[in-house]
Amino acid sequence: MARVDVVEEPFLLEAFLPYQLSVAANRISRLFARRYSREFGLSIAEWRVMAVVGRFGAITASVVCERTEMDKVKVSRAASGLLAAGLLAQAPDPADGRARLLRLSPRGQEVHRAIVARARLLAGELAAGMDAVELAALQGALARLAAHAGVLEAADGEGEAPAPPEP
Amino acid sequence: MARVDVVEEPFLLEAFLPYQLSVAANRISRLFARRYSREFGLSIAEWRVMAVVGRFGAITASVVCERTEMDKVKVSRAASGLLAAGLLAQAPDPADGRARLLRLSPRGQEVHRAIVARARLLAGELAAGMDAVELAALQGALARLAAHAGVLEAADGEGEAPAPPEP
DNA sequence: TGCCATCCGTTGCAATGGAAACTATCGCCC
DNA sequence: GGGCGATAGTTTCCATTGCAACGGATGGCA
Repeated sequence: MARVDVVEEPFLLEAFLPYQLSVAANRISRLFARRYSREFGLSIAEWRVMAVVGRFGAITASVVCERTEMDKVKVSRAASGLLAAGLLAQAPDPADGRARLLRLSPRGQEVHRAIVARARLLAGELAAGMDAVELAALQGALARLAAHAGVLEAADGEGEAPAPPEP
Repeated sequence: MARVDVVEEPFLLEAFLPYQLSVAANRISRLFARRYSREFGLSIAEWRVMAVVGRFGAITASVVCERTEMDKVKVSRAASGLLAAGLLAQAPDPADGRARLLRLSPRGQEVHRAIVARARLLAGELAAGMDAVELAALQGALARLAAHAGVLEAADGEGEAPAPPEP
């Protein structure tokens, strides 16, 4: 009789989801970074801060962190760049002396409008050749993946510090 | 009569495809990097090199670049790390004096098997809660996005040097 | 009230990543 | 067959990134 094939099939890197995701995200990110840097002189981090400040009005850096999924250091640096460029203004937070409220300056508002328009255009370009259903499915899948990865990551990190000794 | 709403709806960062993609990819990449670093002491770049060398046998660094979508500097560093760790071996390429052929060392082969098994497990974990159809749709969409972004990027870069003057 | 754990945001530092320069080799065309 | 542009891979340099430590401020609780 023929030998049953115990031969495992080769591992295809290009069919491995984390790899595919990384390649797609990197390419799009690069494309995106190039355009925004060329047209507005903004980095992606700065761009994201503009987007959430434009949407939520006066908010603190820590809220920006939550809404952009960025680290506080990154937000801090992006904000100081935008302040220097005159696109943001900051004011002390009456409710908390440690915090500062960020908002768009008048020029920032103009730039924000342009930025959003450009983003919509880019999103359209990317989605070209995808119908609405497919796009929604993709976005849903990405959201679930991100959430799932978040859970796995948290579960992973948990066991790392094996019960710190009582002080 | 009621004012027609010219009010454009706010820009939702969390519904913007490049952002979603970036968040999902970053989380998964971090998760992945942590596990491989902990279990095998490998970076993602090293991991990718192991994967393609394991699959294709003796290949040159430049081919590894193509198959991993990584820059040659990154491949060079990953390869030297793996050589130092004794997971790869290199031999001069008889067909080209500049190139070196990379292949797995005996220990590299063992590690490769473990790595692949682990990757399959992780892929399964990530895909949990997604049926085969959905997964295939996601992968297809990612592939098309990556390809599309590649085209846009190339088209973008093109116009940058506006026809260099003849020398 | 006075103290302490906690939190906001910035800064310093080490690791990472990519662009460009460099060395060695190739292959082609004259 | 000799020279020259192109290619393989490494090294060098600088920008970006993230972690950890910090100074300033808060709020709850004794």
